[in-house]
Amino acid sequence: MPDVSIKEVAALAGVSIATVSRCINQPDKVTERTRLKVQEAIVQTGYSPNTLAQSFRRGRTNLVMVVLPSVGDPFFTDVMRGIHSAAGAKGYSVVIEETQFNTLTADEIGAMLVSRQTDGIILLASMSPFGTDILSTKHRRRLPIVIGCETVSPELSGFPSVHIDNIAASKEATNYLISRGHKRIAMIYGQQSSLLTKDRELGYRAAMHDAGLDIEDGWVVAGDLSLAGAIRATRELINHEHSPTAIFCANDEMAMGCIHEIKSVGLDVPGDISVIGFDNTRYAEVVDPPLTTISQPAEEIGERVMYRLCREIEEGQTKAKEPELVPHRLIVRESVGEPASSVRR
Amino acid sequence: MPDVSIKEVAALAGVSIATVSRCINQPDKVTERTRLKVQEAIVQTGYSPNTLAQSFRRGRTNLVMVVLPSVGDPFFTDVMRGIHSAAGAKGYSVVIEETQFNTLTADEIGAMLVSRQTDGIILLASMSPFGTDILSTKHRRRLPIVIGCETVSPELSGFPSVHIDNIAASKEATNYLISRGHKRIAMIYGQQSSLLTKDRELGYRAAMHDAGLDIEDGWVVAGDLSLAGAIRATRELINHEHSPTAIFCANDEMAMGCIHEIKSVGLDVPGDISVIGFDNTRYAEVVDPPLTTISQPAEEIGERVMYRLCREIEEGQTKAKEPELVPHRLIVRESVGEPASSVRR
DNA sequence: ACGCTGGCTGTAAACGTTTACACTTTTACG
DNA sequence: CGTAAAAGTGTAAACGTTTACAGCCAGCGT
Repeated sequence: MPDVSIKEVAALAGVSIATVSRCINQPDKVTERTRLKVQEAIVQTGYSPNTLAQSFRRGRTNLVMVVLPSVGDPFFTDVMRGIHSAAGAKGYSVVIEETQFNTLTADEIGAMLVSRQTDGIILLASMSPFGTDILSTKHRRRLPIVIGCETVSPELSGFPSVHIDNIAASKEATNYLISRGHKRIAMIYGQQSSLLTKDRELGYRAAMHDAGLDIEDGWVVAGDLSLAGAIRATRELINHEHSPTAIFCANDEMAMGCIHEIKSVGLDVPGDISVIGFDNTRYAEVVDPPLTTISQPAEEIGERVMYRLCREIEEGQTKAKEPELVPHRLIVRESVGEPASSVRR
Repeated sequence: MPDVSIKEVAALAGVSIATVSRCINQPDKVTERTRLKVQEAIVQTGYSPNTLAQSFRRGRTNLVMVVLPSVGDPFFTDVMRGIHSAAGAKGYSVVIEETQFNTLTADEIGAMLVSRQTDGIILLASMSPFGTDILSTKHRRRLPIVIGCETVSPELSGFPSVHIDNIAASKEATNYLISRGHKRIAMIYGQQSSLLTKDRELGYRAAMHDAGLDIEDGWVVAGDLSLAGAIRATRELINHEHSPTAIFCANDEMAMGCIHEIKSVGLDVPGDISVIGFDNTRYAEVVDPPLTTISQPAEEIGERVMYRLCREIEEGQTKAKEPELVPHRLIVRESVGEPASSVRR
């Protein structure tokens, strides 16, 4: 019995297909007696509704798309876990698009939306060209979009978002380094295009400025949010003529690369150089030395972003556009110490 | 212009909807002149085909489901990257289901299949109950399923698969430890249910047996493939009355937890205890000490598994059922040394 | 007993495609 | 130039649901 449709069920139960449909979708509109009859016929035939037909008819796929920079990053993994669990609870499935490696263009995403392949989109990666593009395109339909983690760029400001206060958090991280006596503090940020890491850089610069500390040329370097990028960046910092005593990395992944590189040139963390990360991934406490970092409630962000998207999908464009802010927290472990140079000099 | 269907295009171009459809799907069946007219109308109207209707009509979603134990594991991340890239090339999207955390039952997967939500399934997690269930269920349709990484359980032996020779690889890892002089070698494997880790255990036992070495009670312990599980397992091993001089971990994630735990009780790796991992994830060379491990071509596995699934979907049940074996390789780094005890004793 | 209400149920249309088939036009060839 | 074949196009059915609408029947009030 390869393909059993609603018709077979109806025939077997001796009712019309409409009644079968109602038994499934609005059981209260149907007599107890017929309901049972139909129920019986359903198990008899092994029927299960053709989701394709349902989606088509209802105009909904129950599929949402998540766009993120890198599925490999353990932070996003945690966010995804939150998204998944919320999605499961609401009956959605999730498809993932990664921007970093396959070159997924704004057009492709737009096409996906416009062809109604998914009911909504979660952006965990800010893509500046994307924002404007979507809005200006003539395919302008109501696009349920929610932004997570990322700070919202001006062009996307119409969309709801869930994230921490990246500027404040970075300030806090930097201030912690300052409070431990560091004065020569460098930063490894992510991609140029990412507003998120832009904000983290902003926070760092603000903290340095407020403390009256200088940021030398070459102390702020891009690390790509990846291990390899961080290793490259760290090498530059170590070779800098005024090398820093502390490095603020825009995520834990890069902090891991950074620590590795520092150690591999024979220096000590935090003895020679202190390192602070961002995200508090599960590796943070397993690294040697355990990583001082900023913790984001990744899973919670994922859940809230997904629930927000559900509201957007189900209730239509909602009014409240202010970003939902979630709390961050400084986690002190052992990768930050007093600067050696303060003794040396 | 919120919703433009093929009808509007047809009207504007002054042709029938069938012609429009043909212009899109079989351009060669259509005059150059009409093709251009229609093309023009398409951009005029901003039309794009309704994927839902297409899926419905064609009975295909161009969606495949990947079932894996943990999205967080960097090894699976690499496999996923391979899957994604192959999927992209073949016009498929990917939805992920994680077994470890949300309790996705065999029934749910079966339901998903039977309701034609996806065109096929890639199993990166062996689920013994699942296999039988799918096969015995009355919803028995042709299920395009391909198994990756995992060794294939007897019930699933009808399905194609792509993986390394886990037994041989584990033997190799164990033999390497033996060749470095270790005699007291323990193993941390994954879940009970996983055949994959079962095979790795088998390889380990075989190597030990072949070398005439004993495996004491309590030397083979489950670590759940996670950091936390490995930490627990390592603690047990360290406290064992005859604690091992080397530990073979069934994946790198656990090796990281293992090394962390060893160091945190004040012992040295590899000075006091050697550790060998499995998978060669990107963290392996960044860990301190850099991890000796078995490398699997994760991305290649992902690609091949996906291409295999495409064949399964497009050509129907294919004949060749023999597993595709891909090569593994021992990567020697610094987490394995000579046993200290051989000196001490 | 009759009509009315209200609750169930059935009929049929609709969703946007694709595609078999029939029809028309063009092309090729004798 | 006429015919046959080929190529292009249109018509309409089909995919499996959901749902507006109409019809039916039981039970109720009069």
